[in-house]
Amino acid sequence: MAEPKLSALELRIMGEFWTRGACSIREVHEAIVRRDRPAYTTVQTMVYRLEAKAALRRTKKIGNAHIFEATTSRASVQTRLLKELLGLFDGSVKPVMAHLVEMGKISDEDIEEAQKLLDAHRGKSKQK
Amino acid sequence: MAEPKLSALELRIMGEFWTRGACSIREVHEAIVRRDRPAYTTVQTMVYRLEAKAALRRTKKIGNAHIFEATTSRASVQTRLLKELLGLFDGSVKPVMAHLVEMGKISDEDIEEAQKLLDAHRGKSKQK
DNA sequence: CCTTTTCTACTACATCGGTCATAGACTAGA
DNA sequence: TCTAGTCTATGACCGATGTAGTAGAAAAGG
Repeated sequence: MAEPKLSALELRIMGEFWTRGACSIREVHEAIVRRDRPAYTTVQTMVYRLEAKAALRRTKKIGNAHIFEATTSRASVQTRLLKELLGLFDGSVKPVMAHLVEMGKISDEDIEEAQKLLDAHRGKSKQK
Repeated sequence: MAEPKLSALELRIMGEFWTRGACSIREVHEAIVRRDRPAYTTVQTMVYRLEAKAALRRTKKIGNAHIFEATTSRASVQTRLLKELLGLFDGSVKPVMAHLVEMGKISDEDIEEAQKLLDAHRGKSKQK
C-alpha cells in the first residue's frame, strides 16, 4: 500500500507538511486553526493516525516536542485522488473537462498549457 | 442544501437511477450486484438513506414494492464532486491537467474538444 | 528547586458509511 | 384459501473520521 487513503482533515494536515516540510504538531495546529477549531489534541490525534498510516514519520525531537515529516508526496496523493474521481465519472475525462468549462474554471492558457504538457509527455515516453 | 454529499456506494446507486429512471430496489440491486454483493437489504438501506437525504423520492407503488426516482441530476452531483476535488488541489485546474496528462488520460482530441467547448461556452455567456 | 507551561500518550465518544439479519406485512399462484 | 415468495421496516454492528478531555512527563523560567 504505497498510497494510503486520506480523509479531508488528514489531507489538510498533510498539506501543511508538504508546504512547510518537517514540523511539530503545534506548528501545524496554528497553521490550520480558523475560528478556534480544531483543538490542539484533535490535530494531534490526526497526526498520530497519519503516522499509523505511514504517511508521516517522526524525524527528531526539539525540546520535548516531536517533529514529523511527510513520507508521501503531494503529487502521489493527488494522483490517487484524481483516479478515484475519474472512477466516479465513468473513467472518462470528457465529462470532467466539460464540467470544468461549464464551471468557468478553464481558460485558453490552461488549454495551451495542457497541450504543451501533452507534447512534452509524449516526447518523454517516446525517448524512453 | 441543494446538493447532498454522497458516498461511493450512494453514487453507485444514484447512477442506476440516473441511467434507468424510476425503478425499484430490486432492479437497482440486480443491476449493481457483482459476485453476490452487496445484499439486497444493503441496497435497501442505502436507498432509504438517499431518501432521507432527499436525493431520491418515492413516486408510486407496484405490487407491494415502492418505486423511487432521483431528485438530483447527475450533472449537479458531478459538479459538486469536482468542486470538492479542486479544493484539494488548491482550487487551480493546472495541477489537475498536469496529473491527467501524466496519467496518460488525455488525448489530443480531448484537448481539441475542450477548446471547442470553451469557445461554445464563451459564445453562450456573451449572448446572454 | 519549585512552579508554570507545554507536550505526549491514552481514552472516549458521536456520527457516518457499509454491511446485513430478522420480523412482519403483503402479493400472487396453486 | 392457503402457502410460498417478496418487500418493507427496523434494528444492529463495525471501522473510519472528527472531536476532544485528562493524566502525567518533560522543559523552561525565575
